[in-house]
Amino acid sequence: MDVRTICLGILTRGDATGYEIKKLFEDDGYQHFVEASFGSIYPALNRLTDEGYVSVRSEAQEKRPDRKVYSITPAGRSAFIASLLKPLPEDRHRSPFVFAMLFADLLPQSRVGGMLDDYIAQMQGKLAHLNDHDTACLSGGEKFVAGFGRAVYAAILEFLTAHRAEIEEQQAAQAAE
Amino acid sequence: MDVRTICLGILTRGDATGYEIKKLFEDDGYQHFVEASFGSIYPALNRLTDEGYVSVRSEAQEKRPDRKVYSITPAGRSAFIASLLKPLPEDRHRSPFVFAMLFADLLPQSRVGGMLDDYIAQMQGKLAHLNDHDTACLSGGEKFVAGFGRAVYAAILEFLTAHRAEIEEQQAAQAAE
DNA sequence: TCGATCTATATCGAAGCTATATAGGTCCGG
DNA sequence: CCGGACCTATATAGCTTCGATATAGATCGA
Repeated sequence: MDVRTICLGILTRGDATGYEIKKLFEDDGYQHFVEASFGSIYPALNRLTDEGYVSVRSEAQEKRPDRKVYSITPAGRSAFIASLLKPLPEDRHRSPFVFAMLFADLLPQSRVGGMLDDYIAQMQGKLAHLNDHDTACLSGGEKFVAGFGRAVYAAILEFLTAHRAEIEEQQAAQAAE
Repeated sequence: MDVRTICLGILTRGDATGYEIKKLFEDDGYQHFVEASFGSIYPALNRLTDEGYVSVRSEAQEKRPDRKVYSITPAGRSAFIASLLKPLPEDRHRSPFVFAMLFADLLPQSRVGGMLDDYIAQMQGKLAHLNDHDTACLSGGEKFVAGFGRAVYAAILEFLTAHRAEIEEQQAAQAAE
């Protein structure tokens, strides 16, 4: 699931500029579980153009760089669907927080507490953001994905509030040894 | 949280070769939520050696490449702890499955069902793997992380079994339009 | 006994991310 | 009403990381 494929998918829902594609990851239905940086989106769009999977039109703007609006072509749409018919790559969840918890015994107790606080706040923020969005206007797939996200964040919050004491106490005990 | 930091962390728990570090991600307590490839581990260990954060000893083996066993130095231990005291990078969860679900309406119903089946099987496998491991022999941090993993996988499985019908039906309805 | 899988290191090319450059616009607070 | 922060918008250089591949003998099951 490379950045080119992700861009193609987003363009099946409508034309967009590189900038708009990036924003979609942050703001709307595509958030969580997919992401890409400008440094990969712009080259991806150029290459998709060369390959004939998308077309571009430049909209001149006064005193600003031209908006380059990308549209998916029929070939691009076919290629995207074909890529969804192949076996999907596995999920990758990389969590510095979880890794750090493995080393709680090396850290001052206050730092472990701080990490937990920060992470919990982060998860609450993501959950709130998902709930903010109007579920009424979402497509079937988007509703499903939003529900998936809610389930994951809620489970994490529940686990952390139920079990944070264990690691904080354990950690205090180990540090005292 | 780059590969160098991850390697340092693992070496705080004991000496290891590059190969063994990689195995730890697959088999044991470090699994899920962290990972690195050989292509990044070996260069990381070389650079850590140059920087004085780890030391190496070569154990000659008959008719095999030498085992290069890495040990963390006091400087390495300090650097690792310092990196845990700085703000942690955010989690990154990239899920081709979740992305694909956003486009269920473009796919044949059988494919959507197949994706769900595959993903559910994958999550069950990860959950089973976590439960296989003897929780008795784990450190406090490892127990906490294993519990975290179980909570996440269980929530995903629960959500998918409860809601898969929605997206499969919705998808069938849209395809029929 | 033959192929598959495991131990073990290593590198190359491709992919992706971070930080930065550019450049004007908007919006809010002081 | 001015300044700073943030937004739109594209783009690239450099570093990091990944995936695939090379090497090579050991072990183990069919």
